Amino acid sequence: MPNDLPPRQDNRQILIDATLASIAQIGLIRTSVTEIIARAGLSRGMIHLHFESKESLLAAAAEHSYDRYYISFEDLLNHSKTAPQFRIEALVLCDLSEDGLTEDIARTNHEFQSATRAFPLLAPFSDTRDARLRTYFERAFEEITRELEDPDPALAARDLTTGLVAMMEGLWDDFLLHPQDFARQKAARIVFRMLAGALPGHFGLLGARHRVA
Amino acid sequence: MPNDLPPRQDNRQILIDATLASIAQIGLIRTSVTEIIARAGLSRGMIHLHFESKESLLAAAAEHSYDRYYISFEDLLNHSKTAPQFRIEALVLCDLSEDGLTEDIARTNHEFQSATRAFPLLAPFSDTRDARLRTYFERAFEEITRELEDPDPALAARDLTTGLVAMMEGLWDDFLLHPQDFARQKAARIVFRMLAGALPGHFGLLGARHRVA
Amino acid sequence: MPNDLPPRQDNRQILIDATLASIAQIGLIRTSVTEIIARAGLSRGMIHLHFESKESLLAAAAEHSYDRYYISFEDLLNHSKTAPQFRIEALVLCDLSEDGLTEDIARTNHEFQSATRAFPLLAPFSDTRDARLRTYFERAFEEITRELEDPDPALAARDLTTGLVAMMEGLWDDFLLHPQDFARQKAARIVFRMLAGALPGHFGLLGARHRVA
Amino acid sequence: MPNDLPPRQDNRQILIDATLASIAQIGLIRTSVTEIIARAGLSRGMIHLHFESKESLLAAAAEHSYDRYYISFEDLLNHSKTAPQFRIEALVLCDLSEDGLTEDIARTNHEFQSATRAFPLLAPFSDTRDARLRTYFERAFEEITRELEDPDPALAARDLTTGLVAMMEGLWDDFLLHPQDFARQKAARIVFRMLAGALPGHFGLLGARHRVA
DNA sequence: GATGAATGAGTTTTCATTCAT
DNA sequence: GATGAATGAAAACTCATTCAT
Repeated sequence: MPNDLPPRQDNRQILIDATLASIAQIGLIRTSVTEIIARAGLSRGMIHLHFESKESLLAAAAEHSYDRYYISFEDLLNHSKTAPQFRIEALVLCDLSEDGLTEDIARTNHEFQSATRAFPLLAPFSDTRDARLRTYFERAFEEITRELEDPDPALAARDLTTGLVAMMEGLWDDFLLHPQDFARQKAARIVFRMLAGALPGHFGLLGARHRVA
Repeated sequence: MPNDLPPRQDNRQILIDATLASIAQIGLIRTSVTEIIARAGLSRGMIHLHFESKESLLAAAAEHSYDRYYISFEDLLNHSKTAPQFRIEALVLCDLSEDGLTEDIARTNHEFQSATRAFPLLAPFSDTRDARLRTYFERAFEEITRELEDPDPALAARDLTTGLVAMMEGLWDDFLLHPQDFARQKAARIVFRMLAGALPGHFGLLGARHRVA
Repeated sequence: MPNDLPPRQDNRQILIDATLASIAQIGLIRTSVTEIIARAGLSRGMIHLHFESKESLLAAAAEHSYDRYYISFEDLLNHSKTAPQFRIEALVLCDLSEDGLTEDIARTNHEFQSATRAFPLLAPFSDTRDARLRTYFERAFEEITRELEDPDPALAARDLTTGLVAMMEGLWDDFLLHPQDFARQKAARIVFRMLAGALPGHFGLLGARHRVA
Repeated sequence: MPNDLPPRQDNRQILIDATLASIAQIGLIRTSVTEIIARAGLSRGMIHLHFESKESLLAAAAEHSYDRYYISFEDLLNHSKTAPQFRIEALVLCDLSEDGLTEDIARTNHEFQSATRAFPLLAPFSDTRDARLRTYFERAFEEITRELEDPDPALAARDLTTGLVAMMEGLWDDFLLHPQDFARQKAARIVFRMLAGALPGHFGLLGARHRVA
């Protein structure tokens, strides 16, 4: 029994993808229902069939966007049981790589963040990126600060995390303002320069250092 | 003969202020002409009397917002002919102080940045903060790197600037996400920790170091 | 199974009719979107659902107006394979008849003509009436001028056409200025008087002459 | 005692001229108060200082427009005490000359005519051109029809006048639709062809005939 | 589940007119 | 007489949402 029609539930995803594409390309302000259905090639009523409202579609899109972003290095983190400085290095490089940092992802991320005021439903997702990154980094940093016998290893780890996440965030903003001029290698070098200053035993100017046993 | 009427020319500024307040409080998406005139207590036609269009008013508001922001440390920079590390320190502290970093300023700044796609007239102001900060920092850093006889002082200064500006930008984003939790002192400490790592002769964990002659 | 709902697709036509009625009665200048939907008994958004803009609705109305006008004598011309002077006579009489020349049609026509400056989309329809009338008349006249062995039958036919069309146009203007005083029979008599002077073998004071074989 | 200020009453005329220019160039619909004062180089309040309202300014402009038009051949008619066919000939030629029929005059005339519905104050001027032309022509025609011992010279004169005025009006419309293609000589030829048919003793194909005593 | 015509509140903008100076 | 900032009603248009099919 052949089925020529597309699987019904897929339309939900098509709408989400169209929404993300529109936000990335023309901005959230200009992303109207009309714009979304035009991109999705679906009917007008579709949105309110699969979602309670446009805002709820936006929330679903935000959720999908963050999920999509994390899938890339979820694997990376689960599988690398290596030394903390290498996990940090991997994460930084991934977050600045051509897969991790695309104009679409950065733009969408930024748009969702400023739309939180206007669309309360988006709030739960507004600092997701932040929160997860923090957790990953903080654990790794604490391993290092404990090892270094820092007087307050938890505090030191938190500060290092805040600084690193802030810098990553700022580099993304920089990338958005000047996508053409942005050099991924240079960005990574700048991050490592900072880490090398703070944790010279674990980071050098070009990345994580191999610790001698 | 007293004059009870409000000074007419000021209405332009009242509109700009109302616009900035609205953007800061309810976001640019919800900032309609109706909202602006309600806040300003002025008539509908006023906007198109003083500005070509709503977008043009937004542009004027963006310009005013950036100007207002810079006035605070323009003075600071003009008067401090001290050592570069102190100028950097002053700027960092100012940018994180209660005057330099308010929720209104940070929010407005962020909103204008993401609205550039939808409102082309805003483009000229989108990276103004960035550009001016960069210039100030870069000059100071280069004084230091030259003094340190860095093999490529200009490159080093540029990298340090990019890193510092990115971190400041990221800290602002952090502040916006959690205004309640944000600790200005802690933020400054984190910045100085990074600078101390990169330029240990000029910065300590708590700020700029006095150089011994 | 009765259907009490109005046929939906017809709303497009209802809007066009309401537009034409409004133009005829209160003039194009006063024909606002609000006026049109009030006459049509439809909702505001309707206009931009069926037409790109108000101007585009005006263009559709202009097109419909001209089409409607021509339908009346399209038949007449297709079926009358008679002598050219009778075809001319029929057209003139039709154009001045109570069906061909109504206050609505004449008024609408006139309004559309002067609105061409303000609404470029109307341009394609501004001289349609003219052009079609010319073609019909010119062919008939040329049959006559050839038969009369005029030295330049094409030129003579063109001049006669220009004169006749101008006079018909002028009589319509006259009708619009003084609809009460306008006498259709008198108008026809005046036209035939002119034709009788120019082509005495084919026209008399009261219309086309039967040519003796 | 020198006076550097322009004579006050002139501003009234400047406004009228600016209004006529605007109507001719961009059409009455687009002729706003803002447009008029921009062209006049005068202040906004000026209009309501010299005129009761915009509509009243339009009426004054209409009046001036017709007056201006008639001044050209008022002289012509007062001074030519020649035979009626020459007076008619002169009037026709004048009405189609480069001075009598300009794009500005024809356009303005046409605009005022269709604006009568929207602006009642314009009504008194809407058929002025018509009425004056009729009077001039009718007198001349009646001299001819009396001389020809027409059974009803007044009726014949009236019909000839209606036909001629209609044709002139239609030719103006033609001119407006295709200003580039319009040939004044050809237009005159067409008129005379009609007159020659109706009054062969007084008009030839190229104009009025000299009557032999 | 799917469609898209229909709705009307809401948007930005234009406009003739007013009036304090 | 002259100015032009100010007004607010009304203009054209956009939009998320509804609902009969």
